[in-house]
Amino acid sequence: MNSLKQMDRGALSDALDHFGQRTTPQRETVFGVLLNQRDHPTADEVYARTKSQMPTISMATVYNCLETLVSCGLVKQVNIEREPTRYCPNLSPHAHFHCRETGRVYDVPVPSGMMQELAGVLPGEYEADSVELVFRGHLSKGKTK
Amino acid sequence: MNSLKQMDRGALSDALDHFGQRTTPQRETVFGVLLNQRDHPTADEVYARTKSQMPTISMATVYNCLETLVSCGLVKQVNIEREPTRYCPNLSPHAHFHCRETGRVYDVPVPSGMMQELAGVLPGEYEADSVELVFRGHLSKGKTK
DNA sequence: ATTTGATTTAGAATAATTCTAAACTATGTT
DNA sequence: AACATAGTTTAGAATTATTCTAAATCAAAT
Ligand SMILES: [Mn+2]
Ligand SMILES: [Mn+2]
Ligand SMILES: [Zn+2]
Ligand SMILES: [Zn+2]
Repeated sequence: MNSLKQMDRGALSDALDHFGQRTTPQRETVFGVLLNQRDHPTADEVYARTKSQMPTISMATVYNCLETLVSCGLVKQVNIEREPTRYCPNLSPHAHFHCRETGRVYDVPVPSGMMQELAGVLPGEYEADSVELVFRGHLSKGKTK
Repeated sequence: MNSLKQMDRGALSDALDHFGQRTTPQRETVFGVLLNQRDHPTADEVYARTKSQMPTISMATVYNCLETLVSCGLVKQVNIEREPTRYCPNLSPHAHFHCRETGRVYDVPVPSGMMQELAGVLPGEYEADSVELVFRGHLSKGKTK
């Protein structure tokens, strides 16, 4: 399975439209790859996955599409230390957990009350429009989910 | 003013000793640069500042010293988006605020209770040994501190 | 059909960081 | 003191994720 669900296809063209950008097969395929396997892939990984569905796509296009999706607000970049940028289509407020052992990155839902509280630690003159929360450690048990 | 205070010199050699590393003039100078101007400089900036006190130091040595200080736990790396790594000698629990307008990075103290609460959002199987919190936005007023 | 501008593409360029290998320095031993 | 050893510094090369460039392709509008 790989093609975009109707809902996601709609969200994609709405967002692209809104920023005066075209809906293209490359953008649809890259977006589908991100929605389909939500493991915070790097550009390289997105390239490999997209190429398996669309063998002619280039790395440059993957970077272009990812940048477009980010600038339209459909995808977030996740930077952890100096590692290659990862991409996350989860738009709900969440933190990331980076496992030192496997290198994998997991979404951790954050109650919106907590986000409020976080904003509260900022002195008055600081006006934040984004908050980024990253945990690092390891997962206990064989729980790899 | 630039030389290390006795307290800091002690902390430095203790930490280096503890990890079987030598106290060298380069390491002292780089550490002093970080303690002296706590604006989260990049390696380039640390290089420039250190060079003004020790004109023969090389970029490679600055990177080596910074890495040594980090591995001894005296300094933290601060990564924001894809920008060059910054270095922070503030060991108390704090968040960072990145001003989109000036590019500057500020320390924001975080009450330890808040850190507890943050750890609380993690499901049981996630064991975090570090938490990183970064705000992005802008500073109101001419308050450039 | 033609024009226009956006998009895709291959490959070159960039830039922060890491690596390499040689010179230098400090420390411990005879 | 001379020597051996291991750690450190250094210049420059290498690496690598990402961005840039310029040409080819595509799609909408006239
Ligand atoms: Mn990792
Ligand atoms: Mn910036
Ligand atoms: Zn995520
Ligand atoms: Zn800091």
